[in-house]
Amino acid sequence: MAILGFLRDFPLHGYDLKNRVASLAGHVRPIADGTLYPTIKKLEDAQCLTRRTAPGSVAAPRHMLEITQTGTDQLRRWLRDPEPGFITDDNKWYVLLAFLHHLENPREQALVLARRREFLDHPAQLFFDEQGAPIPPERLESPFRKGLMQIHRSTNLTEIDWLDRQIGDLNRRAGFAVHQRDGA
Amino acid sequence: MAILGFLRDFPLHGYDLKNRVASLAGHVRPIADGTLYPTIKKLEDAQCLTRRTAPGSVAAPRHMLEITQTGTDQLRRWLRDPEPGFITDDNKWYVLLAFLHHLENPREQALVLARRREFLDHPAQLFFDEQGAPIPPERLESPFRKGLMQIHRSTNLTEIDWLDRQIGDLNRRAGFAVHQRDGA
DNA sequence: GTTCTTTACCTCGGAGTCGATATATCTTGT
DNA sequence: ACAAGATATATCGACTCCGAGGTAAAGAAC
Repeated sequence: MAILGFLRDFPLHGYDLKNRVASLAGHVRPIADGTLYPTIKKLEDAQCLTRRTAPGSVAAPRHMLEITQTGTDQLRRWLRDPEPGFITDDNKWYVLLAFLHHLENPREQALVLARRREFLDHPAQLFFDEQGAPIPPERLESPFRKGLMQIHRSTNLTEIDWLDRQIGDLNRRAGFAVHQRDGA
Repeated sequence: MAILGFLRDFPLHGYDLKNRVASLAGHVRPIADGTLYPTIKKLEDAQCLTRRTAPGSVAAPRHMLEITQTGTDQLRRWLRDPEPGFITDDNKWYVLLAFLHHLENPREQALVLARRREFLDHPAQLFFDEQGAPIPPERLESPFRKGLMQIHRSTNLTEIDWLDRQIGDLNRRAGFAVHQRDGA
């Protein structure tokens, strides 16, 4: 998703792509050559991107990669109907968010944000005692577990706040677009 | 790490372990049977845990798992000197934090928190233009990317705040312990 | 009485990722 | 002239993890 997402902005070669993906998801976990290049080939075989050899501006020749219509469609499908992990796994969610603007319909964007919003509403119960009963933060003996739950709660509220504002904006824009189309 | 960490609290059987790991890391990504049971076997082979068959309280018989001294040592090694990913990947970091109290020396605990603190100090530069120059949040056209960076910044500050307080506490405790040992 | 669901454990194949390794090009320093 | 280092692409074996499937036991539903 990150490869197609970046290429949708403008054409890039593999090495550049590697650095950009590493900066985005990768300040978390850099992407390995052995992952990147086979994935590019896979996307090429699936006609999601085309390759043009160009002289390297600094050194060895580059393969400039460009996204195709097929690739754009694939990207939009991934964004419009993301797998569960992209909603629940923070790392994956942030990658999705970085490319959500490529899904051009505000209503569709709002729907994706709403899925995340709904997930964040379930406050995660992280720790249980021997009997399987949940332990509230104030009963936790470990200060690290206490902090973990505090941070988790605080960051969730921050994101929920942003999500609500954003969903509101998008729905207003979608509603306005409908009014215009209706001639209202 | 999560398996040994939970067993260090009290003995558990596989199924229970599965649910606890799923609640902790897994509200993010539940753990599959095909991952859990081979891993338990691997830890058993490495003498990190022992197994006792007990009648199931509800249905099929359980294998009660108990951590050994070898397992405790292994857990502490992982906690004391975590691989880079455990510092930089939020998911992994939260798992580590959930078991850091098993590392009993406050000075060692503080050192681990300091590694995370240092990582959070580098503000991640996420997006770049065609020329490779970093794009500041206010220049981003996508509201999602803007929000992404805002949330990222805000949650980092929350965690840094907690880390600083915690590291201070731990160092005071470590210092106090030294004074006591010195008879001061 | 038979099926369904939940609990509980286990294995195998496939997909994905990494780390090591190899190759080639161009610039810079010595 | 030569080596070193950054740029740039690619492959291969090893490892991890998941998902699908299978086994089994107990209680609940019909």
